[in-house]
Amino acid sequence: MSLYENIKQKIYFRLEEALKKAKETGELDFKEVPEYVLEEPRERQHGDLATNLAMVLAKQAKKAPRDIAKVLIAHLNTDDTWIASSEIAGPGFINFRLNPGWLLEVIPEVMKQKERYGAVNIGQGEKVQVEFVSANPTGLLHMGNARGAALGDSLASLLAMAGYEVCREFYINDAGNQIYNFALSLEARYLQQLGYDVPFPEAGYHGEDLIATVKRIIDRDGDKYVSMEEDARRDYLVRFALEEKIAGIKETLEKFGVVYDVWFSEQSLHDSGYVQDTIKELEKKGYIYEKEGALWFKSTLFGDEKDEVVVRKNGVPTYFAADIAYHRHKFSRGFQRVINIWGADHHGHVARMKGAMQALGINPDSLQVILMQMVRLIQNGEVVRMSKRSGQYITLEDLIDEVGKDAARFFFIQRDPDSTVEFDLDLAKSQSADNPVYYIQYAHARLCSIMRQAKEMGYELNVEPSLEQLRLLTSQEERDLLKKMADFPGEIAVAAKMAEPHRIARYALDFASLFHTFYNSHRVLVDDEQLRTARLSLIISVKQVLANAIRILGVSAPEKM
RNA sequence: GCGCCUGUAGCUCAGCUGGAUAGAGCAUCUGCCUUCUAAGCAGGUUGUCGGGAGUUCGAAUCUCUCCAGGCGCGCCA
Repeated sequence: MSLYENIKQKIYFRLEEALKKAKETGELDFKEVPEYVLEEPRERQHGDLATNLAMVLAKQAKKAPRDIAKVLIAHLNTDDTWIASSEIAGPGFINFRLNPGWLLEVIPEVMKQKERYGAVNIGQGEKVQVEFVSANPTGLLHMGNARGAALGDSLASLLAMAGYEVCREFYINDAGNQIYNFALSLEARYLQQLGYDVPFPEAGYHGEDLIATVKRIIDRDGDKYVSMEEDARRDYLVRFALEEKIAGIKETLEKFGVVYDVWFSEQSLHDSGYVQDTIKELEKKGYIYEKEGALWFKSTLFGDEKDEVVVRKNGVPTYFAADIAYHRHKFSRGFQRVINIWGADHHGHVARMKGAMQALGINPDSLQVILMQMVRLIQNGEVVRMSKRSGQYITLEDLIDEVGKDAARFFFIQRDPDSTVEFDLDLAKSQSADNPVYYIQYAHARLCSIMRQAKEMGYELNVEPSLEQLRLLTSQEERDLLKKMADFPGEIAVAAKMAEPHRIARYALDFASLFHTFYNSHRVLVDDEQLRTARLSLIISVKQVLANAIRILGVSAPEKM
């Protein structure tokens, strides 16, 4: 438990004690203690911690909140809590001012835990899988995938920091109709490149990248597939293209700072018979019926708007069937919690997938789907429709090249998944130097610079500050930094619990700002050895905490800028 | 038509398990480099929190309704 949580815990306990005593003496009458909070007030003048306990109790106790507060304070034992003073404020808040000493403990704590500082254990080693991006391997990664990549990767890092055992997974849609279309498109491009006048399939993939792929096939194998039988030809072309596409996707994601633990093939589920087996399992449990020659899953039993086809009239299982099998497979691998990051356009899929899990006897709540809203790409002031089929899109590769990995990742992580984001590439390019990520990185570089100079001046960086030295950190700027560092584990806990990595982006930004303020008002490398040691220990800690936050965002922490 | 998401400063967005005076970046204006990185700091300007009604001691936050935008409602994925 973090220092901060420790203190809060104790005060909570003492508040409960005070309530009990007040009830015993008959000063307060209530049946049940309602939900109340003990939190840091927004306004500094309202103290370090505040509780609304007296206000939420007003109804039951039939007393004015301020009077209740008075009684509570009278009975509150503040020994050993760091509480320096308690006062009643506003409509009935109880504000506590803490003895500043508690904050000093944060520095030794950070120095001890180093890159682990901030880690909490709300996950308790639970196995959780985060599946994200899972883009079709028929084309290149686009802006929506970029958002998913940034979000999913940061969420995974965040959960790892919160005590979960995390697995990052990419589901490869290497089966089904789209692959057939892909094959037809490849075939047409192949023949066209070799001078044959063949039409391009209407539903084909128009991307330029397909032509490049086909050219490489020709470089390697020439026209040997022209005379081949249709099926075999398509099979060769697809196999070559898929391998190349997936390798490319992997490479691009790695450039974006995302490394997966597992790449899971949809085709493998068909090959192993797992899809069929899953359908049979559902059938056995009575959730499948036949209508108009197709097999349907009774998803309406689970709140879906209508039932869904799992096996087509032609005998081919649908994508949905494979996806059910895939999710069943996930849970069979021992994940207690499975998180999917999907685009909002897949939202209709959520209810039936959860329903399918329930039908299979899996707790649907252990599957969590995070929907992220669309990325609207703006160019020349107009919305550009992105589509793989039309071949018109800005790729993740373009984004990394033109905007930069750090700026791009931060742009996405900063935002709540629920908000539709507008991405104006021209603006992003011209403003990439204004991206707030540099503000954070600059703080880190400055911290490193101070430490470099301290070293040059022959100062010890392995400081172990004494309490007397730490007590010299009395300025508002120093206290704000200490406070923010003490908050970090709590921020991790909340962000992980809510699966909201964008909170960490906000934290890093606020923290960097506090540091810049400090930097401009105090010098670290002063002549006074005592103060210098104290401040050095402070900035060593600040750098550590900042680096820990940045690491979760998947952004680099440069030593120089 | 039904379902989900969104509407907060000129722009891009935080804040939304209700809390005391609604925030940040960009833009704009004024100061600050003989001292550890000015990619920085300090300060000024900027709001019918889409409209309305309700619940509450208290609403940007919860409920209802209306308006506007996005997405979905395939034997596509």
